[in-house]
Amino acid sequence: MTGDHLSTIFSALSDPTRRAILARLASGETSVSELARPFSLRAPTITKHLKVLEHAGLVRRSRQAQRRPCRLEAAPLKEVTEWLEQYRQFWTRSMSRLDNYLAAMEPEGKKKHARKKRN
Amino acid sequence: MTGDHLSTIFSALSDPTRRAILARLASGETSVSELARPFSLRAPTITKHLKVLEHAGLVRRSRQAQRRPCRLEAAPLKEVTEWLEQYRQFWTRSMSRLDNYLAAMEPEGKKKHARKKRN
DNA sequence: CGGCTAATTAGCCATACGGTAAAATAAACC
DNA sequence: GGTTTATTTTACCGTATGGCTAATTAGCCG
Repeated sequence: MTGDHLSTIFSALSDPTRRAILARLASGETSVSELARPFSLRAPTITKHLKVLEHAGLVRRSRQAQRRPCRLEAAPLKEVTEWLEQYRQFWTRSMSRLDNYLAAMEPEGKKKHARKKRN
Repeated sequence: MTGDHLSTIFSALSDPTRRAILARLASGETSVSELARPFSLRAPTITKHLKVLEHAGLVRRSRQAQRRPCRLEAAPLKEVTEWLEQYRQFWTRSMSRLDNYLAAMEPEGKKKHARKKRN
């Protein structure tokens, strides 16, 4: 763990079980035991995964009776797409040598009096 | 390692050094030792990171003399954005309860101006 | 209270990861 | 051929991760 926020998010997303949990939560809140069922994993394992997701800000938990239902929190996913935007040009254009050159010219800049290439 | 492709990609992206390597490669090919310099990491460490990136399909390597320059390969990043698209509605809309309900109604569908949910 | 259900904590285990130093390869160059 | 430079391979180390079981806490209900 580097303390780096983006690393935490990517790391949380790097497990298929956790992505499946997110997919499940996309269709509504659920409890831990309901989440555990389809994965044939024990409850403590799911709890651990939820902690990872929660720590990454991808899940928020509430409380109702004994249950601690989880809700999807998508803000970190937005951060990820914003990070990815930086590289979009590398797959939308044809990856020519010229494209790479242009990419190098505009390293991080947002609009930066962009005469041509209005982004 | 789960064998899952997406997991491999996310895992590769979950390290800040590797993301920095990608950022560096976005401005052109480079050799291992040039990559190592700004990170104050030893060459073998960079080699390992490059292997991870290469295995995730994010980097391609060539050969010129003793150098093995690396080139950015962005296709996997496209896959990631496509996976993320599935969740875009969760941060673009206001996350109301109704939105969640609608999201549940339209699980995987593309545009399909919702006649009645023809699925 | 006592019991029941849901979830977490604690402890264990095997494996993976990020880093290192030292040795081995690869290719140029004198 | 021998030297130099670039990179990889080969151990090795400490820590993190994903899974488990068993024990513990939290909250309902009879």
